[in-house]
Amino acid sequence: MPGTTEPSLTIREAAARTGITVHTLRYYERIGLVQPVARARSGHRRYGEADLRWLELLKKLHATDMSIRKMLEYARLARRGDNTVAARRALLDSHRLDVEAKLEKLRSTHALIKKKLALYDRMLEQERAGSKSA
Amino acid sequence: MPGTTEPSLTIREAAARTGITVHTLRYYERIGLVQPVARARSGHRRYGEADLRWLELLKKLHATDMSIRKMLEYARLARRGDNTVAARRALLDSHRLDVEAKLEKLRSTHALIKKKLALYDRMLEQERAGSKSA
DNA sequence: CCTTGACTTCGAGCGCGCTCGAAGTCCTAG
DNA sequence: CTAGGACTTCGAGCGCGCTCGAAGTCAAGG
Repeated sequence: MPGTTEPSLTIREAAARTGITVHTLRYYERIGLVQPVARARSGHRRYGEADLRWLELLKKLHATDMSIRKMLEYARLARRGDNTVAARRALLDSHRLDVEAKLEKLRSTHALIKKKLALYDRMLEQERAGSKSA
Repeated sequence: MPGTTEPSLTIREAAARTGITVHTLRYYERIGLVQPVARARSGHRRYGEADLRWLELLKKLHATDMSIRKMLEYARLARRGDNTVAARRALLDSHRLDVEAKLEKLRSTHALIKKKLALYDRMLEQERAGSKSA
């Protein structure tokens, strides 16, 4: 298999490469977000390329503020294979709507903050003017 | 005092007007986000106009995703009076930076999701093409 | 053989922002 | 006088997403 390697990275190394802590890597496996990782004879985890790719995907989904619950659903579909592509697309699309709603809210939030800041600036300006004339 | 009324609203009424639950109103008072509200002789809370205005402000800050911790700080400054305007402005401005960072992250997130969706669409297109030729 | 240290599992704890339940008080209506 | 209902306090619980600690196992080095 070209482009594939035996699972060989320790959990520390996988953590270093993905930027996910070892605690969180175990946690993700525990809750089923990651399929059981290969083990050395010692019982220690060994991460391979496929694991890293999956973790990178999770990182991206997580970076989009997708909840663990949704990621679990996504993982479940991904494991069930290619005939779930439409379902995965639907999941992602519903997530897109969530993100767009958040964006909209955050934008109005931002406008509100800027308005309030301008208000403060006017108050401070008046203070300065007051102290000058006093 | 024009524009001012005796505190007269029950906690239920205050909740109805602000859209904050009675549980949360008591919680906010408990943690010091709201100053102790006036009481009827029965010991029941009575909310006045000033309370409602403060709650509306809190709602706005909260709507901007400001943490309770920061809102507490803000409340502390507000209670200390007008010579804290600059400090409040600074607090709000630091919050603005937080919000802008979130916005930026969410925007790139959104772009990422759209890219992934497009990828799924191409996969589904191929699937359709495959089944047509099969 | 013994120590070191990286790993293992399991369950508990944490920080946030509520949310709820129990038990008690007070007012009003019948 | 009694029942109902709206309120009170206090402390516990919850859902999320980790984060940590304890106790045990295993491989390598001195």
